[in-house]
Amino acid sequence: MSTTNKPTAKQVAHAAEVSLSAVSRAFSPNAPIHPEKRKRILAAAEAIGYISPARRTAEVIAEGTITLVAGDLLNPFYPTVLDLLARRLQESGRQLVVYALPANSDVDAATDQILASRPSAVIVTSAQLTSKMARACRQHQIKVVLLNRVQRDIRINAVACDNYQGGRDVGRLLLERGHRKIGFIGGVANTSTHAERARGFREVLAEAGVSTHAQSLGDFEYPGGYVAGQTLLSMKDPPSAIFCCNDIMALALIDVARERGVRVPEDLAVVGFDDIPMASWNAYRLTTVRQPVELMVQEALGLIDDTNIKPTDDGITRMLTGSLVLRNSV
Amino acid sequence: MSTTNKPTAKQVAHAAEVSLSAVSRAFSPNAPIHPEKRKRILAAAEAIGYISPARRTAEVIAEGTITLVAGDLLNPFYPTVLDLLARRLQESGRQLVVYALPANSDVDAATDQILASRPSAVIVTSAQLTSKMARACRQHQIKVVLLNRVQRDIRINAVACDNYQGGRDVGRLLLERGHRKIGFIGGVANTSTHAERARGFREVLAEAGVSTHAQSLGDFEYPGGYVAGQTLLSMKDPPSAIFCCNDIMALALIDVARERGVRVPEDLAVVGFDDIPMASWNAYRLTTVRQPVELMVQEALGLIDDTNIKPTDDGITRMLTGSLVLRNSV
DNA sequence: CGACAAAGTGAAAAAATTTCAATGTCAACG
DNA sequence: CGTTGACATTGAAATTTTTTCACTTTGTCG
Repeated sequence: MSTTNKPTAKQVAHAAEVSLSAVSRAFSPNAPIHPEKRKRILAAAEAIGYISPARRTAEVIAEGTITLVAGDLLNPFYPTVLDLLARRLQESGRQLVVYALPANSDVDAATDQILASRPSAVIVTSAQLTSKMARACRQHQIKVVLLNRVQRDIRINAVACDNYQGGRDVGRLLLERGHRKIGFIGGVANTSTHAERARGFREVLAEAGVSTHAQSLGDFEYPGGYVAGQTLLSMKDPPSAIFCCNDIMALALIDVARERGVRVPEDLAVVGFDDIPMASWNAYRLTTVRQPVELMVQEALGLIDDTNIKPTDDGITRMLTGSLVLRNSV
Repeated sequence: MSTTNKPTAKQVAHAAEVSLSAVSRAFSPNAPIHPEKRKRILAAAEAIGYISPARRTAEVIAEGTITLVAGDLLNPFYPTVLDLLARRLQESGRQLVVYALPANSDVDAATDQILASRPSAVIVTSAQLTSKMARACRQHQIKVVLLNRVQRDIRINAVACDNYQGGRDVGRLLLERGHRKIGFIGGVANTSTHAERARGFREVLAEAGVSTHAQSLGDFEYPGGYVAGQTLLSMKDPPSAIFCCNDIMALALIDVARERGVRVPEDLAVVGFDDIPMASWNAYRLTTVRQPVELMVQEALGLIDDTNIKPTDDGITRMLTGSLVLRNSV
């Protein structure tokens, strides 16, 4: 038989063994219907591939929506991304929905909320996205792009600065300037930004027969960097140069140094990563690795807009090179 | 005559003198219909008050959406607001859409785009709201709340820190510390934040028989503040204290001072406004007026959620008091 | 226990969407 | 200069969906 016509509500009704009315109600947000029943109907509809006309237009309207899942909006690097992203999307008539994930929030709950709004794509800058989220998005035909994150265990699209290379560049710079007692202030251990930057940095040092003189974790934020800086600078034999895994922590370190009368760069060389606006401020003049934010945003949108890439495809990773910005902290 | 039932597509069809099919098509985003005709039908539908069922469900779905129109995400004050707002909304199952407005545009340009997504409310932290936008929102039953902005010419809801009082507090502080040559670095002339802070500040000075020793505008951003700072500090008889209209400019001023060997606070007292995170950093330790961001966000959402307040009502202004935070820059 | 409200239901009525054949328009072509 | 065909647009009719309405069930309160 197979009169392969579009699926209708009647078919769903039959499949779910309910009345036609019930099917219609299942798709109306405020209609009186038992939640269980609605769930059953929605499941049946999904199986058959039925979408109510109302839902269909709603989806077309929501088509231009891209959701950004951001972890740490207080790190000035992310507002830069956010600002750029919002502008680019507006130019193409789309809009940006922002989810600020609190530090130790329930990611799964957020996942449901995010999916409920049916964005056409999700951009994730937050570290704590579970593979559940990735799977759920795939199922719902929603593209996911990680921005400034790479995750090896999940096959997912990602755009990031080449953190490994950046780490190498910093290491090389410090070696060239003659430093041998070199310290490192890391971010959060299980993030790709931390791991890759640390790896590149350590490898270059190792190649020159130098090992990290001292290190500490600073969780990517000012207070953490401040504490880590205090730890390293109170050592009996403190490092003469410190690479901080991001700019905010580098600024905190400079503040610690300032407080202790340690001169930067004479007594201590400091290098950061990101090139946030404050890095160029006079109080700091921080040498750092600039992330090509504009390009990164562009690439991320490119991955989303490329119709050859399907949400269910294996992930593509676009690696962009950062550039060392020499200022006065080295 | 007055069988006052809900308006149907048939009535619209009759009013617009088109077929029933056409009305349906006018409401389907991708349906084949002459744009002119669609416009005519949509106008007729609006007049009658007809909403297609598809559109209706779409609206219910979008119900939990609040749009933030932000101008300057690169001023660290706004990410704080954004972060808080996104969290609060998530807690109540709603979501935040962000529009980043280019620096000098008014809201008008984005009005259509903003209204197209039919948010249940709009929060504006940026720029000028035109009466056109206010009218449009009123018409569409969308609540508008200005945050950190007050506009006297339009009757609209607003939540803001008491900038006038904050300006007074700063002025009084500087007078108490014995300063008489007091400078001022302003933001953007026609903004309420600039105007009110300046007014309170000047009034207190005037009451003590002191007039502003020198002043300059810095457009609320770091580079502007930097230039303004240079201007004031290169005077033959520079001020001994300067009030900057926001923190970012105050930090820029401190950087200028640092560069010129002008000691803060010994040679120059600096006060800002906002209390952004960097103000408490060691490099600056800026004395400033803290805006009660958490309260402001809460009040803004309160205005939105209060069902007694209708979108068409006259505006309510909630003024919250800021608090002087004494650090080491005075 | 009985009255009553609230929630949920299917059949049928009402309304909206989609199909389909027809019409008009316009540019390319013979 | 007429013909052809592709294409967009249309209204009537067919189909599909939504809503109404009368009824049932369930649980609560007096």
